[in-house]
Amino acid sequence: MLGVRKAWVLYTPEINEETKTLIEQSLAQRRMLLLIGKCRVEYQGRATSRLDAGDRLIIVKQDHSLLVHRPIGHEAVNWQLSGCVFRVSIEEGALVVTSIHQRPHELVKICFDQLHLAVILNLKDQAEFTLHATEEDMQKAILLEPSILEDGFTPVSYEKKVEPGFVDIYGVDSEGRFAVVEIKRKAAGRNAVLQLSRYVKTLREGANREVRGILAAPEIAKGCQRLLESLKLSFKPLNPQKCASILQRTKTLSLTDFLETHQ
Amino acid sequence: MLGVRKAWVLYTPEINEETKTLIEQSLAQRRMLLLIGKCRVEYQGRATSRLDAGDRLIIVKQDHSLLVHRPIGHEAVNWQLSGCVFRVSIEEGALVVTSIHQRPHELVKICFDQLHLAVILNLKDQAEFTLHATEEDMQKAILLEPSILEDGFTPVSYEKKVEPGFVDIYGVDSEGRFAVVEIKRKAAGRNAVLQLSRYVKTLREGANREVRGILAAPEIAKGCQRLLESLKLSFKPLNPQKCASILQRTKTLSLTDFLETHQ
DNA sequence: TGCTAAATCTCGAAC
DNA sequence: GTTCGAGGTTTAGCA
Repeated sequence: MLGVRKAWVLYTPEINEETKTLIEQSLAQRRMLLLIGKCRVEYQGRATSRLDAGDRLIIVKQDHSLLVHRPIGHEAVNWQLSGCVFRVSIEEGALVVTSIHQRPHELVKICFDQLHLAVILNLKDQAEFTLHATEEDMQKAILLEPSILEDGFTPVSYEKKVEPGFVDIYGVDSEGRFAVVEIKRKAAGRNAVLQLSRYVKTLREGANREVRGILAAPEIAKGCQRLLESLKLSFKPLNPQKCASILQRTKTLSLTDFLETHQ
Repeated sequence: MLGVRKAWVLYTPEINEETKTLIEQSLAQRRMLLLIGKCRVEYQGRATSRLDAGDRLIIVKQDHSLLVHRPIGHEAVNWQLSGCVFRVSIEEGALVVTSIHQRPHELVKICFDQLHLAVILNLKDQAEFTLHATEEDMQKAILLEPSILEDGFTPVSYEKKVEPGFVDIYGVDSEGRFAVVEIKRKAAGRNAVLQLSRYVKTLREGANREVRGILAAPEIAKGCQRLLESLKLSFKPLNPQKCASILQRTKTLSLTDFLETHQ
């Protein structure tokens, strides 16, 4: 019944059977649905929350995820993950939208005392999203160009299982010593140092020979410099943006450029 | 110039000076602004991202935070924290909304090739939000009713500084032994066990006497039971929802009830 | 202001 | 399915 338009708008819709049916239809047809109005919100699931009456924006997406947004604050005050089942009803003059999610079992109940606006959207979006300068980019950059970590460093493997987890990069330094590399895209704190230390300890005991630990991060938290030194670990300043630019350069290099750089 | 209505709607607005001016005014007046249309999005800041053309919902809130939502996926694909400065312009027939944030310095640029809908909202929401069954609720419940942890347990202090952090609760058990309690609201993993172990170690060395470690959580991860036992730590199953109900009960108790319960 | 830990964290990958 | 760690994490609480 709804045509090919991108958006249908109901301005100050009454809370009645007609409005209820339209909302039910837009949910059944997997449209994106915006409801703006004065409402109360309850949540029960992993935790429990309550929010008294106020004006909010409610978003139901095509994957049946739910967002409740207040006029301020960048995060949603209540939400529901993809795959909800919705029930719409009218109770004591209020339009009630209930969303139920399984695994984890959670319920969000929204009671609208007033509806200011209802919008039904038919959006198309197939584009791909790309993100750069992540910790994974830093890891790739070191593997592609190990000299940014240390002259003479040669990666041997990465994501290697070492109790109590996985080391980011594992290799050999210019003097033939084993070296474990822990990468952080932000300032490395106490936990990063302790984690690296645990890896070094495990590998030392396993290999029964010297193993270096190298922490690669933009900076190291002030109090942790001493801890790092006392544990005989190294620190190498490394910026995620610089790593991203190395990947970009490598990606855009022609074959000739590549051969020149690596001859 | 905009009156007291809750919502103004521009249906398929043209990309021209008039639309640009209206958007600029709604930003200047700190309205909540929704823009729905076909757009491209770029982000530069702590990382870098790119998203090609597609239909999206853009939200600018009254605190000048920004959200870019795709038709599916519960999380925003791009966002900007509260306190942005916006610039609106028309470039090569596209409406360009640029948001700039300081500290961290970040930029989100949205280029609309088409606008399906623009909504300007004047929302009022003063209600308070309450959340229950958090880790803090669990801590409070144990302090109020220590027997849920262990018969005869007596809390001495909480949030006590013990390297390398703060212990959740610190007390004495029925046999007079010191006990450190580590609380987790979800299944406790290896890290929780290791952290508790570090606290116990520090306190043992400091006090030079026996110190027990008690891990209170809904459950313990499978592989960690052995680790817990080898470190001679205890585990007490404890549910956040149950703790919340204890707090609720305590809160709603009359003075008479309280005296009866604690006589 | 800076740091630390929790979160209805979410998400993805690996086992 | 479970577990584990990254994230433009964000946010709240303190030193």
